[in-house]
Amino acid sequence: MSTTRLLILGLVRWVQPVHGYDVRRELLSWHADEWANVAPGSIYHALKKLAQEGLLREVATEQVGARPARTRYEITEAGEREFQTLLRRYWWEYRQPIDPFFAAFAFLPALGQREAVAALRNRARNLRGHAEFVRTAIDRGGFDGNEPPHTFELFRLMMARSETEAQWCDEVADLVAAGDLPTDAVAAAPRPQSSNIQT
Amino acid sequence: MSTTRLLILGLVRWVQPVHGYDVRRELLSWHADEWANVAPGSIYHALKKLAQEGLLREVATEQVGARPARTRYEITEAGEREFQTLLRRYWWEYRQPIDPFFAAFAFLPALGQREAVAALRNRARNLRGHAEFVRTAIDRGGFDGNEPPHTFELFRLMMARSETEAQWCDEVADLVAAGDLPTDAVAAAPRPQSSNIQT
DNA sequence: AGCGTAATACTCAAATTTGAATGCCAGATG
DNA sequence: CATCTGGCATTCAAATTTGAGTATTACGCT
Repeated sequence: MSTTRLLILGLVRWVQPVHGYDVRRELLSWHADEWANVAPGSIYHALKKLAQEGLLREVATEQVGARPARTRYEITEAGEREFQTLLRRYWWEYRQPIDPFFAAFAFLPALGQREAVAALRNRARNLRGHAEFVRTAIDRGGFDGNEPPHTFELFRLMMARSETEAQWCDEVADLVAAGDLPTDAVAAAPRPQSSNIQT
Repeated sequence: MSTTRLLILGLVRWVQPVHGYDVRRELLSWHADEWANVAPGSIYHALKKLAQEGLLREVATEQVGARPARTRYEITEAGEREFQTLLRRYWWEYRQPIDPFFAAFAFLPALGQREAVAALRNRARNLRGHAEFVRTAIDRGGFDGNEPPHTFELFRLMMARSETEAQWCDEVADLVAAGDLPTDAVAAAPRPQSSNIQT
């Protein structure tokens, strides 16, 4: 299930009463656009949906000049309960994130050996660059300094992941360079019958 | 953008002519349900959409008894070009995957210290368990043996990630246990003004 | 032969997500 | 003081995703 519900519910709870734009501002300041669905539409949709379900309450709608009116929300009793439930679900259940690179890698054989090696090395560079960027940002006390300390741990996790993955990329690049993995497939091979779907 | 397009296009290209159910079968055999959107509806939708865009072509519709007719698809010239484009995009562009746990962790302060530590340790266990499961499955030559070798590298990546993340969980659990990270927040603190949104 | 379970194959309404588009206001620039 | 840029605040149609639902056949078991 979607992460957006938890994010919006939790954020409203945290900074209430808030309106959509502020929610988005806050989420972007968390760099949440890199790891969650925070397109404007998603936020406004979630806000309305949650209100409609009685988990949020419209508190006020202000208007400045002729700009679109802002609707501020706050969390309700029911919302608080739902938040606790969702929070626990995501803390206790493990689900692998959806990673677009997996899909790409599955089609390694469709790529040329040269390009595969180059792309993997490039990816390793990107990943290390990303890690380095996060590291220096942390070290130099970037991030305006208002962030609660657990935010840094989140960044540390990103760094650790990036480094692990970078190393994997280099190892696989070596394998591909050595010709140990299939590349340059021209035509499709006949595939064996795959196994069944279990309900 | 969605990974499903690439996955379906590539799979049809690989095993054509195929029908939806087979595509799903194959994807599940790759355990793709763990890292991509492969609900039945997604697959049939993508198939129809791609056909409508002229990237796939309906090749035949067979019928066995009174069961729903199967429509087999194959890739077109245009589809092949699109596949190459998408493949390259995903190989060369780095995008962080969307991870539901990040959202959960962002609300660490809303959790009790006790529970946070327990959940983190539990997550570490889960992650190590997952890694171990994959490892033994590989070692014992699980996975029916028809998988191309690069599939194993994908599993190795999953393992490496799981281990990295498990270690992080333990470290953070220690920090939380030591009281170095905020937990048990009761009320919301007033937040400072966050920065602006750049277009 | 009859029964239950599982596999086959897809549909559809509902929910979610995207991101371009809209339009206003404030401050800087020339 | 006219214009341009960029921040504010949301809407909306279109695209995607979900997953339960439908209905048929194959297979093993008693």
